[in-house]
Amino acid sequence: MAGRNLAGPEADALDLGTVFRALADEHRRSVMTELAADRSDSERGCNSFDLPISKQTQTHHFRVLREAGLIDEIDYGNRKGVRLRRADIDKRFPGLLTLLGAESPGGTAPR
Amino acid sequence: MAGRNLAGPEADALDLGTVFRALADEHRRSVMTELAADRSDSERGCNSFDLPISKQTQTHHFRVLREAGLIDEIDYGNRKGVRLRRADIDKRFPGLLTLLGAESPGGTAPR
DNA sequence: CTTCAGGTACGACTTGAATCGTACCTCAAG
DNA sequence: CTTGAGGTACGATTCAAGTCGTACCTGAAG
Repeated sequence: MAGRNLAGPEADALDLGTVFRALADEHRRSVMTELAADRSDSERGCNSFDLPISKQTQTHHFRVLREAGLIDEIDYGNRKGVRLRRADIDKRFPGLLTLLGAESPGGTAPR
Repeated sequence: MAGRNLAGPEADALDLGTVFRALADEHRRSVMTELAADRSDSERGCNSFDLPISKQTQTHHFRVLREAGLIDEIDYGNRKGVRLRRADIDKRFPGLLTLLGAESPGGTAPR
C-alpha cells in the first residue's frame, strides 16, 4: 500500500500566475488555508475537507492545486491522500502561506 | 487640474480572493510588479506600461486593479494617473508585494 | 473654433474555468 | 466471488473574463 506520488512541477518551476489562478477559487483557497494552518503538515484524506461540491469537481480542484505545485497527491488506488508542499512553497514564494491566514479582515486569529 | 481620485475599497475591505483573481492575469501582474519595484511610489501615466493590448482592454484591467484595492486611479479628464496603494496592501496583506518580485525563479532571491 | 491623443461606454465575440451526469476503475470488506 | 465507497475520465453545460470594434467624451494644442 505504498501509494505512489502523482507528478507535480519542481520547486523551481512554480509559476506565480498559475499559483494565483489556483488560489483565486474559493474552494481551493479554503483547502490551502486549512493545510497551511496545520503546522505538522500531516497527510490528509481528500474528503476530510468539507467541500460543498460533487466529487468530480473535487477531483478537478485537487488536480489544479497539484499542477500548480501547491500540494502532493498520493494515490492509494481506491482513495487518495493530500499533503502541503510547504518547503517548496516557502522556498519559491516565501510569505505566501502566511498570506492565506490573513483571509478575514478583523483577525488572523491563530487557533 | 486637480484630478479626482476614483473610488476603491477601504483598506480593511480588501478581499484575498479578489486580489488573487486580479493578480492572476499576466498583464495586470506585470503592472503591479513594475509598481511594486518602484519604492518611491510615484504616480505613473496609464500608458507608461508597455502593454500589448488595446486601450479599451487597458481601461478594463486598470479598473479591475482599482476595484481590487491595489491601485488608485486619478482622473484628469483626458488622461489618467495610477498609484500603488502600498500602505494599504502592506497593512492588509503583508508580504504580497514582495511576492511579486519573486516572479522569475532566481529573480529577487540572490542565491 | 478645429484637431487629436488619451480615455470611457457599450456591445459582441471568444476562450477558459467551474460544475455536474454518466460511466468506469480500484481495492477492501463481506 | 459480490458489494460499495472513493476516485477518475469524458463530455456537456453554464458562466465569467479577456479582448476588441464602434461610438463618444475630455482637455490641451494649434
